[in-house]
Amino acid sequence: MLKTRSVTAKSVTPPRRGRPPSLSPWRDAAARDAERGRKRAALIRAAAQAFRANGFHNTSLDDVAAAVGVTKPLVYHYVGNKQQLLFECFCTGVEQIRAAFTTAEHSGTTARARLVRVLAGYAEAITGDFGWCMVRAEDLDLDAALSSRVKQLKSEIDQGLRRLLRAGIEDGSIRSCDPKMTAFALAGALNWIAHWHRGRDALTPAEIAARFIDLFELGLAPRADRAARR
Amino acid sequence: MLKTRSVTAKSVTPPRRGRPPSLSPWRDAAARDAERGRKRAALIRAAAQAFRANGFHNTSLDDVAAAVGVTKPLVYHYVGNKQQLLFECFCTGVEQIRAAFTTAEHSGTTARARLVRVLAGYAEAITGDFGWCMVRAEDLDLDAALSSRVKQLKSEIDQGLRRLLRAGIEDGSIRSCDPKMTAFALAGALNWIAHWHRGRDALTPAEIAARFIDLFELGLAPRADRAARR
DNA sequence: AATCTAAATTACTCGTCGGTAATTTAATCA
DNA sequence: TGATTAAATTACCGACGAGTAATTTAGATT
Repeated sequence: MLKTRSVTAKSVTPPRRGRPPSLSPWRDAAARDAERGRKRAALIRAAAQAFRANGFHNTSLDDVAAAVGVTKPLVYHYVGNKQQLLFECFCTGVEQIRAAFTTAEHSGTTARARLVRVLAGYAEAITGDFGWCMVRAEDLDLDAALSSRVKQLKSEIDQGLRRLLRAGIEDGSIRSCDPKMTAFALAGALNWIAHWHRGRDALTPAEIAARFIDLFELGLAPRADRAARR
Repeated sequence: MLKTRSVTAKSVTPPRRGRPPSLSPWRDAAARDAERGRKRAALIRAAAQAFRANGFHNTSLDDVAAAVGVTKPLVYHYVGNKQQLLFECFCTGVEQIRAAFTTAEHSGTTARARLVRVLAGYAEAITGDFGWCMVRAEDLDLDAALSSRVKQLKSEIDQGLRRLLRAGIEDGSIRSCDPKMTAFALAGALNWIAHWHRGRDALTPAEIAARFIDLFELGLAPRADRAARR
């Protein structure tokens, strides 16, 4: 176990052997900080993987620590407690989705085109390491403070979707619909990916996103039907 | 607590006071069995509500027992253990969805119309007491035997959706699409309702279903666009 | 009335796991 | 080199909760 530990720690921390011993104390401190950040990130990622594999409550902090070859108290040294750990996983996932929003919003086409881009990025994020935590992080498992922050972050994403839908209705690229329910349906379909997608699936995230987008854009009804109905 | 218990127990068990003491021993035995079934069902429903309110792992069996005004060992008397309890909740929910399938399948219209009916029933089931358990019952929280039964039941529902989709493509009522991914998207959107729907929402389950179905049938793209694209 | 069975309770065990205090090892700095 | 701080460990506590054994209450059977 001890051996495993040191090995894993090294793999996380490349030795950077050939460098001058201390170029400047400042740069050294910065490097140490970065190192710390990297270890922390590795811990959070390992937690996310364990949570997805076994569920939050079936994963002990000993498990998480062991996954990176370390002991439990160190987890507390890098992250406050188990709730915090889950919260960090959640945030990391959310960050990816927010990134999808910001990149998509600056691609100045129609609102529907922007929405499609967001959905693709969303799907990509969900299939990543933090997708499961993002979807399943329950207010129920967090105390009041963290729970409300989670709710707020979720709400921001929801509002982002609704805003795009409204914009699309405005600019004519999206058919008139109830933005709230539509956003729920979109988010639900995408979030659900976290439940069934496992590592090596037949389709890549991009392919999955493409099928979903096809459904959401064109619907199930064939053309003829659609014309006849409205 | 004791007082609460007997009161609640009575409310579950109407006294049926004015009946002849023992019409036939057989009928009596049957009545007792029915009684037992009713109590068991009440326990399972209470568990489902508690699980939805606080999550499976944050709900102790003492909580569940207290919710019906009873003590923990009685839970073991009616249901094997905690896993079994979750499993029963799951099954009760699944049963509602299967019912939606069977009633819809015998309404001999187009496959798309049948699918729409299934989706409506599905939504109704999800918003019910057992919706949350059905969606969140994790293989992770169940041992091998129950886990595989859960997977099988889920798979049956999935296959049912795919079959309807294929039938619709066949009879021309549904546009050509990937049945697997489409079924995942539909199920995901519907399952997700369990995450945000809380008791008194603005919309009734039927209304929610209607909006979802509208989206799934017609898609987001306006007519003009659609014609231009294909 | 006596007996037998089911329903329900009290009081307990025992494992697990989140969290912490005390200590050691390694790195940084003056 | 000696002192200071961060990184990491060992060894522990306390609580909670699933599950059980032993016991009591009540209902049905004869």
